[in-house]
Formats: sequence, structure tokens, C-alpha cells
Amino acid sequence: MVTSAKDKSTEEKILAAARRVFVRDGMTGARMQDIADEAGINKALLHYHFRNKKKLFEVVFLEAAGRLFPKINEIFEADLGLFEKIERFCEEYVTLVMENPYLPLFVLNEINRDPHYFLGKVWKGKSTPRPEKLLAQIKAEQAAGRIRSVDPLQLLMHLLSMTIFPFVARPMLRKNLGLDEQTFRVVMEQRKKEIPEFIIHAIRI
Amino acid sequence: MVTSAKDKSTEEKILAAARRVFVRDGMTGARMQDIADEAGINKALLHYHFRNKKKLFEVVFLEAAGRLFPKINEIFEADLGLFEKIERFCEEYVTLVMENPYLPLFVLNEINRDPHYFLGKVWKGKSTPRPEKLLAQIKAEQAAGRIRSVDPLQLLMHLLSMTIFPFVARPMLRKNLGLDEQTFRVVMEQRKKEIPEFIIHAIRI
DNA sequence: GTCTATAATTTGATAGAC
DNA sequence: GTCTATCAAATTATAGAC
Repeated sequence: MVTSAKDKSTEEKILAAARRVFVRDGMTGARMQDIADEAGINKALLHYHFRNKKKLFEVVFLEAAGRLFPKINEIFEADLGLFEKIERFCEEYVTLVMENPYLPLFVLNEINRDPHYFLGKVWKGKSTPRPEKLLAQIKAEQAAGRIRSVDPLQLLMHLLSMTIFPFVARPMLRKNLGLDEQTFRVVMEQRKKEIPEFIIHAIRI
Repeated sequence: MVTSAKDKSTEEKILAAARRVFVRDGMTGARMQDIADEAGINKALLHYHFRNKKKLFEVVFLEAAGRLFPKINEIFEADLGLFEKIERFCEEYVTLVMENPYLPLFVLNEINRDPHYFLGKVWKGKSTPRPEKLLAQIKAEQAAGRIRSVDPLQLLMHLLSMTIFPFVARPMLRKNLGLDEQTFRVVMEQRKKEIPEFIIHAIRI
């Protein structure tokens, strides 16, 4: 399909609008009218470029998931020492998500809304996290006596939890811990160093 | 308003149905028809007992939030040592949420959907978490030289993250870590002890 | 209190002119 | 490709009989 410069511009405007609205309101809460308004066009044109709501959502969701998941693999399967992986993961993942703070909750929520759809159409040979290498690496470090014996799966869950949860719970944390937007960003910036340090202290011999 | 025995029974059936549907599909995804079906009645009767969708949702949401938040305060403000608090929080909170695994994602998502509504109507003098006492307690332990110096706020975020996140990310973790329902429950059961142990190792001198 | 039937509204989607 | 106008379907909400 040939795509003129103007086409691309409009489709890009639509996608930018759809990202904002879908990520904010979710698949079920989003309205095609809102997306059209946000893009500065009308609904008919939306349906011309993307046949229906489901298809448009799919593009946005796959793109969102594609931003969050590959990075995990990339680091966990890299050729690095365990501590380096932990440090790099926190540093790079917090940086990544800070640019799109609402992405994790959006993705987790949509996965939860329709796990089957998620498993099927979405997860086909894509970069679904493969934690085996990291888990094996943790086991090896323990066998070599370089770190304390902790269930590798539990350690991985600790790492993911501490890194991602604050973004998922952001509105609640901001209210309950009394953090304004600026302070929240500072706290998350500190976590880049704080989390690895915390983990290292926890598993040192 | 006088409420007969039969009234209560029907309202309770409706609420039970509304809990399931709202928690599963969210405010925007839930359909009144589904709730009526689930309750074994028709839509008209739904509107008779709860004027509209918003009102019914509000009851369900407030109840859900009321299950998750008071427990936090109850433990954080108790008259216990720091380690005891951490241990009790993990133990009791995991137990609590295991009975309603979808509650945290539901509540966090709805808070995110409409933070203003959440702050306003919902959070009026309710048991919103008051972390000051716990934060002060952490500071005191550090000043006394009994634990390593870690930003209390960061430590609190570690604790909340490790305890709650696995439930929020459950469908994703189950897929990406290859855990079936039974295994997930076992892993969470282990976390009751694993998380406090991990934290204690991390902040010991 | 509970039902059937229907109104009222919202919203996704299409037809057809330009 | 883009718009206006409109349809069709889904969904919330109400009227009125029992």
C-alpha cells in the first residue's frame, strides 16, 4: 500500500492521539470521538485509516508492550555479571518508564482484562521475557558461594517489583506519601541507585 | 429506611454480583446486564436498588478500597518493633490479598482512571495510610545504629512493592515465569517469610 | 419488590458528496 | 483523503403492570 507524506502525517496524528487516550482510559474506557478530537479530525477519518476500534487499539497496545518487554530480555540475557545486570536494569528501566509513566499500569491492566488475547495473538514469538538465563546465573553465583542462598525466582520478583511497582501505584503513592510530581521524579531517580544497593546488601555473604 | 429480610438478600446478591463484574471488568468495562445476569435478576431491579451504575460502582469501590487500606495503617501504626511490623505486614497482607487477588489492580486502576474522584469523595477522613509513624520509627532505628542508613521512604516503597506488585502483575508473571495458579500461590506463600528475611538482610549492620 | 417492555442515550461504524 | 450526515448496535435508565 502506497503511503503519501500526507497519509503518514495523518496516521501519525491519529496514533499519537490514540496512544494518549487508550493509555489514559483503557480499551473499554476510550471513546473513538475523543481520539478523533485529540487528533483534530473526525470519526469517519479514524475508521478510514484504522477499520475499527479493536484494530486501532491493537496497534497501540502492541507498541506499548513492545516498549516494555524487550528491554527486560535485552539486559537479563546480556553477557554481564549479575550485579551489573541488576544495576543496568534499574538504571535503564526506570529511565525508560519515566518517559511513559502510565505505560506499565496500562499494559498490566489490559493483559488482565483479556489474558487469552494477550497469550495468543500478541505473544507470538515476540520478545517475551526469558528469565531462564538470569535464574541460572543467580544459581551459579550461589553455588560458587559468592552470594547468599536465596530462591532465584523470589529474587527476580523482588527486582521487578521494586522497579516497576512505584509507577503502577503512582497516583496512590503520590497521595498517600504526599509526593508532588517533581518529588516523585526525584525519588524514582534515586531508586536507580537505591534498589541495586539494597539488593546487593541483601544477598551479600 | 426500613429493610426487610428479603430486601437484604436481594441487595446482597446484587452486591456480590457487582463485586465480581466490576473487579473483573472495571467501571468502564462492566455492563449492568452482566451484573443482573450474575445476580439472577433483571436490569430494572438493579436500578431499583441502586439508582444508577455510578452509585453501584461507588459502593463496590469503596468497599474494595476499605479492605486494602486500613490494614496497612493498622500494622504501620501499631505498637510494635520495626522488624515485627515488617513481618506482620507481609504475613497478613499477603493472606488478605490472596483471598481477593484481583483487588489491588482493580483499585489502583480505578484510582488512576479518576484520581480527583478518588481524592475527593472517597478519601474523606477515611483510613488513608499515614506512614509518618513508620518512617519516624525507621529513622529512630538508624539513629540508634541498629540498622543501616537507608532513606526511610525508599525502604517503605521497597516493602510495599515486593508485597503488592506480584498480585498486580499476576497474569504477566504467570505467563512470563511459567507459573500455574497453584505454583503462584505457593510462591506467594513463601514470600510471607522471604520478603522480611530479604529486608532484614538488606538493612542489618 | 419484581417483572416486561420500552424509552433515551451513547457510541461504534458506514454512506455518499467533495 | 477528508468531510457531513446518518445508521445500527449496544447500553443505561425508566414506565407501568402485577
